[in-house]
Amino acid sequence: MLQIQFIREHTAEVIERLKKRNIDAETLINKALEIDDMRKKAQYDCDALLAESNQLSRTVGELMKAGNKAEAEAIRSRSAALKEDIKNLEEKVKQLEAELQQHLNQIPNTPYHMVPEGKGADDNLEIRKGGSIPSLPEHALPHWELAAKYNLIDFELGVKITGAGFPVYKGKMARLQRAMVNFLLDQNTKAGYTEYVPPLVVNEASGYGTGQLPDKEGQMYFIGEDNLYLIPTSEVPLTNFFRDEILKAEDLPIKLTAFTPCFRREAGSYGKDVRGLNRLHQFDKVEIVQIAHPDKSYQILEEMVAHVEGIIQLLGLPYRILRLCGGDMGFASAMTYDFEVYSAAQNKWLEVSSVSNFESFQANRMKLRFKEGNEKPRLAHTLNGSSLAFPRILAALMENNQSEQGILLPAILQQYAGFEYLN
RNA sequence: GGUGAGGUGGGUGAGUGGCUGAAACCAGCAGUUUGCUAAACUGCCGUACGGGAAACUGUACCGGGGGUUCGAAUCCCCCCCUCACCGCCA
Repeated sequence: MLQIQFIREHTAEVIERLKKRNIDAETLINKALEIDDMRKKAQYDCDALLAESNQLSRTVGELMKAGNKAEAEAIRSRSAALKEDIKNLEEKVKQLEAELQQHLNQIPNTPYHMVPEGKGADDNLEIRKGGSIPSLPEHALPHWELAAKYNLIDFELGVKITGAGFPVYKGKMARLQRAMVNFLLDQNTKAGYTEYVPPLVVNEASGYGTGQLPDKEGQMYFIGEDNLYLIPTSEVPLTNFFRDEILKAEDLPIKLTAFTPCFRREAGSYGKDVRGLNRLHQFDKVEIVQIAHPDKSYQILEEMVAHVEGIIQLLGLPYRILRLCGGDMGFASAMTYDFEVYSAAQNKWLEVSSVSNFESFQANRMKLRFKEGNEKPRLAHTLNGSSLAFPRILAALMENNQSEQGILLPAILQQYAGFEYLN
């Protein structure tokens, strides 16, 4: 959520930045300011009445103590008469505050100046490419056929016990994933991230803090009985560690990493996009999160991108890095880089990581602040990225590295897995 | 799930109707003293939303919501959470 105070002080800039999202920013922002003006007016009136009431009450106390009962009675009834007006005004203030909040919840984050203009995925800006796309033989198989051929993944079994989008990994594939967890967490720990094992379900306040709630309820599995949500990414618990906290400036940046399964309902997905491992309801992911000083967050974003890139290079996969355009960015992000790896048998790029700077958008929702010496608390910046999401990495590895003997693992994963080929 | 105790500022912890936005101590900040370190002393030190050029000032907040009262951290009701013991259980 954007800060109303910031909107008020930088109206033109906010509108200009929001235009990249191809929305009617002017109307949205002016409406917010309009509601806020009414809110301020109502609060001012309300405060004045409350001040008067407080003053009268104090007088009553003094008169009572002095034994001047008659006068105390008179003032008491005057004070009582104020009550109705106060109640009405308080209600009005509350209502306007709620209205403002609701309106602000609809305004997405302001894109950073480096974010390219554009409407959709075709307008994303390719920053760089790496690795080389293998030329596969004629009979090369897509990963779901390789999975069947080598008995690595049982999609039907998942359907039987749960439903579509919940694959069962078997044998060497299961062991490979265990190896991936260790490999990825080791990489992150080496880069200074502290490892955590967070809860896989979160409460409503956490869902709101990182921006999944309200409006995106439909994306998360919800346990109604206990009012809890299955996490769609460990970004949610990790970032919410710091909800309602005031950190010390010298403690920044805070760097965290975690491996967790992720749960997504993916309502509305269909067709070849969901084939095999391309899109699942449950998948594993290692995440990195940073809580940063506002002056450093963009430098940190680049560092995170370089870190993820290094990991993909270790895996030897052909990749490209895209800077998302305004029309393709998530609601809460100010700038996002997507990493895609090329899956050579499907002939398509698969998104395996998304690294974003949310600036103070999430921090404002969760009141995540920091303090520098005796200065007033300021909102921190939050960033996160996948390093990495497993299924599409596996899909690309399988397709790109297929051979007569089976699927050859990259050297680094051989060390962790203890075998050379998936076969 | 049952019973009991409790939730106060960064921390510990006083406070049972007006003199309390909140004692005291610790931590933190600024200064004095000091050869250095340490110690001592003095002052400052919650958050949010308003008004004001500023000095300053209004209001709200003692887990959350509602109520009683001229007046609530303090009394009443509901909810949430924590702790202890019991029960159940990987």
